[in-house]
Amino acid sequence: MKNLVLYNTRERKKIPFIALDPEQKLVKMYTCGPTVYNYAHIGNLRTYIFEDILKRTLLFYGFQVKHVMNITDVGHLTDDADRGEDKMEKGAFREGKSVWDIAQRYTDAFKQNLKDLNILDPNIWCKATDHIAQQIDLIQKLEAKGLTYRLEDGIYYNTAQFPEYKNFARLDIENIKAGARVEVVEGKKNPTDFALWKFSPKDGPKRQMEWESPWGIGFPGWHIECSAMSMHYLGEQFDIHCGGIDHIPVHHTNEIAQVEAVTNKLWVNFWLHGEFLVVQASSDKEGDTKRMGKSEGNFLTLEVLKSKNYHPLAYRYLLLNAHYRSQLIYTEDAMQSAQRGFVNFKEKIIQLKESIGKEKNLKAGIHEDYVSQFFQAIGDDLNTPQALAVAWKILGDSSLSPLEKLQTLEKLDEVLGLGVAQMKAETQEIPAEISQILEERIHARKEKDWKKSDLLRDKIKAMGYEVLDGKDGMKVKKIQ
RNA sequence: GGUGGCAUAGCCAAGAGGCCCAAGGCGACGGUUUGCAAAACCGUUAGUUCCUCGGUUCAAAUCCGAGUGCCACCUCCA
Repeated sequence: MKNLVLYNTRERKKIPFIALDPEQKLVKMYTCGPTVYNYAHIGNLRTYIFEDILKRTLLFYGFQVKHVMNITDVGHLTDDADRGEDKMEKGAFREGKSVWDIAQRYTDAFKQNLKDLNILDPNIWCKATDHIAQQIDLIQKLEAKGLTYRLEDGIYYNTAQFPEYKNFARLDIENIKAGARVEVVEGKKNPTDFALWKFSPKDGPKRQMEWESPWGIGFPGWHIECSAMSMHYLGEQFDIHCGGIDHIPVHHTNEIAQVEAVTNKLWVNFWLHGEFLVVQASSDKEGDTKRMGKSEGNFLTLEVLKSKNYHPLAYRYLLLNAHYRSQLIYTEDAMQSAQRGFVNFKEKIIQLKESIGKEKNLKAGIHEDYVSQFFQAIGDDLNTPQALAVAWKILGDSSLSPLEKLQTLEKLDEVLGLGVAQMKAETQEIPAEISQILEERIHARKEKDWKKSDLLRDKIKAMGYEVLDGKDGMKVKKIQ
């Protein structure tokens, strides 16, 4: 089988993937999950789809995957300088609900998104609030090593004590000092130091989420949960850790500092990061794009896409058409062309299924040559655009029987996740009025009254249905 | 200011030294079909060409240098 090569952020190059497990069977993978204080936007979802492709590829290669994803339901502050408001508490205030309700609501919404996008569920979901003990335990270990110090508002990690701190993100520590764009918390010893445990504020409203700790009542800092939970479920060393590209310089850097300073060994073998979805900032200026974000005012959710009649899997299809390490410019045009592409793909699959139903004794079997082409594409750092191209080539290859095509495509769909096996002609209710007009039209056509026939066709179209005249009569289809 | 990245057809987007006079999708155009359409099917669609200029090489979209434009991260956000 073709080697699986993945781009490892740790080394900044493509490296053949080898599982840590000596048996080469089990791959342990941790993916940073959402903070559930609002809906995920489609840019967030891009990362989860990339991770899903990665996981499905590993499965395709015959690995078993133990996949852990966290739900951050506590305690992130609104800026990186360990100041500002708590997003969860803020969201709760905004909606007049408890933080726990907010967390539940957006967790449910997130899981629905994953379902809509055919993203495989992780083996383990873990909530930050269910693992406070593990987080406190890890902070204590850091404390025992002399890596922490106390400030008025919390316990901080002294990054100067961990010389490898800058390595992962290739940070220029000197210039971070000079840059100082972040307002520094009073008393922090180094600009890169970060909070491990925050104390509940003495004044102001009581926090809804707070816990006892050896240092006082408060809540965990926002990097500690991933370190603590991933170790809890996957051990001190595991194979893969993923997230968005923005996690490299702060979040993942801090996670590494928290773990490797304690264990003194390499924590994660492969780090993979997904690039951003960016959106056109203004229609008249070419190349003027912005990341999608809550504060950019370009917040698009999957629900919005659905309300515009886009199929969630058409969004998946759009993403498959670009490599996960390139920025993808999201435009309405691109989304529409993805929708058409996906619908066309689906129609062709349905056609295949129909002809299989009609014809007997078709040649069966998975076409290994195409599968190997597919492996070559997907095994080269998840080249989904090329992998999709292979799928289209199969559809256009007249030397294959419909059954061979379908069986081969179903195999490839284990990775693509477009739902080939489930695709079927929508059995749609035709409204009675339309059936009536249809009857009229059949009559008109028998009498070769083309004028009337065309008129009725237009009428049906105006009602949102398309008339398809075929050899075996008339069909109508809802216009998508 | 620091760091990382991108520039390929009308649009989206692969390709990372010879398989490239450059994949695939969308669109457009032509044809078959049709009473006419639609749908379907077939075909065409980068015309020394891969932002510009220079270099390396027998050979460059692919490597190197310079320039131009753009994006992201370093600030809550994948």
